[in-house]
Amino acid sequence: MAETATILHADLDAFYASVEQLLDPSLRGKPIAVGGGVVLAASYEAKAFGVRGGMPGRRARQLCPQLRFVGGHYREYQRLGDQAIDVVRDFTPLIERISIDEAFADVEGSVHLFGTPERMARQIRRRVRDEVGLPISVGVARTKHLAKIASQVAKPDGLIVVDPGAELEFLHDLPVRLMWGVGPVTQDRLAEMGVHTIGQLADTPGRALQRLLGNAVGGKLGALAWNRDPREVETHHRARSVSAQSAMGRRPATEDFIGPTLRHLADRVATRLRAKNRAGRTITARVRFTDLRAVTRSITLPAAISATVILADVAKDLVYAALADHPEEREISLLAIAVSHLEDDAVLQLELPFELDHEERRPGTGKGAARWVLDRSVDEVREKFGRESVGYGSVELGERTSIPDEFRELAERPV
DNA sequence: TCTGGGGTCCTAGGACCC
DNA sequence: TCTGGGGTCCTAGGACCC
Repeated sequence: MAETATILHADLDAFYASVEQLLDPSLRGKPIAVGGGVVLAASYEAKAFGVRGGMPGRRARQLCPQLRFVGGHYREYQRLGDQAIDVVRDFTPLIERISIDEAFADVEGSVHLFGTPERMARQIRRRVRDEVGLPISVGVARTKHLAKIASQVAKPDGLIVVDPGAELEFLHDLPVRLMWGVGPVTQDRLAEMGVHTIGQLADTPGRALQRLLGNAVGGKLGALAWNRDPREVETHHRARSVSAQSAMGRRPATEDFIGPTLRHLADRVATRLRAKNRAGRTITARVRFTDLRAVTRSITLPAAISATVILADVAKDLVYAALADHPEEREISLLAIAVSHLEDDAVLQLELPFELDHEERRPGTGKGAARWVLDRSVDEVREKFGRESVGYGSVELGERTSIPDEFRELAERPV
């Protein structure tokens, strides 16, 4: 057992809320929430009242009447998140960033430079506090999964090092919910078996877990419970899909609303694809009804696309197919478009061998190619004059999009 | 109690091929 | 004539992550 605890998981605490408290000192020590209709992040003072991320704003106000809703400094979130992760990067280039506010690091090769992983973790925490101004928790362990659990347990503003010899002891009494991959549903299923802690999980036969949870989840949990999960930090991986969605409260399922919304969503997705010379073969549209049930329709095309109008057209067909299967639904609450089966080199589109336009069937000469060329010129104009200079659906929608683009970009992962 | 947005992975059934 | 097995791809839904 030569393996040592050299994987770090660094996770900024209550990130958006902490940034707001950093920018406005009068908010420090007070219960605040970032968001509006839904809580995107809650300060620890708010969490003490039971306020949680993802919670409807109304519910949060009930739990904590003095709760203050703040936010809007999206650019600062990005900047400060980057700055904090860059501190970690000073200790190793082996960084796997999972989101704006957390990252794994493999510091095995840095020990001779900076000392023990624990020492590095302490320095990271101090420097992020001093140089960025934000609290960050760090877990150190032999594997990614363990390090992640350790950082969760360390919160808020803490550090936990799990020595390889103390892993089982550390995990034994922790709730299964702390494990990556165990959400509310799996937690309930395990509870029905009388399994509440990771220790109890480790005592459960792997076969029973797989029967109850399926091969993937059951096998994974078994592997983790016995400490056999992988430790590789992946420094770069490519996106497997690109998507955009728009929640709309309650809207009639009519063309005057669906058409512009889909063009707007297709524009966002296709622009991101083209920016990285990528295109996708599988188009998925999602429609959510007012009772929050959602249906999806997808199609896999013979060739990859990244042209905005084609994507919008395909998505529209899919949305209407979904609506046709649910004629009783007169209103919708969300539309989404996703593109997957991504391929490189969208230039191939110029020789697009198929056509979605019924009037054009000859290879490579149809509107598909023409539209792609048009899109590229739109992209260029936007690069020079800003995104608002040329619009698809957003103009028609009259800027009714509730979430600012700056916020959307925080959630986007590199294509 | 009715809630955003961007993602990943898994499962199950059916079509199709050999 | 209605019978086996295996592999791959597609589609729809779902759980989960931040």
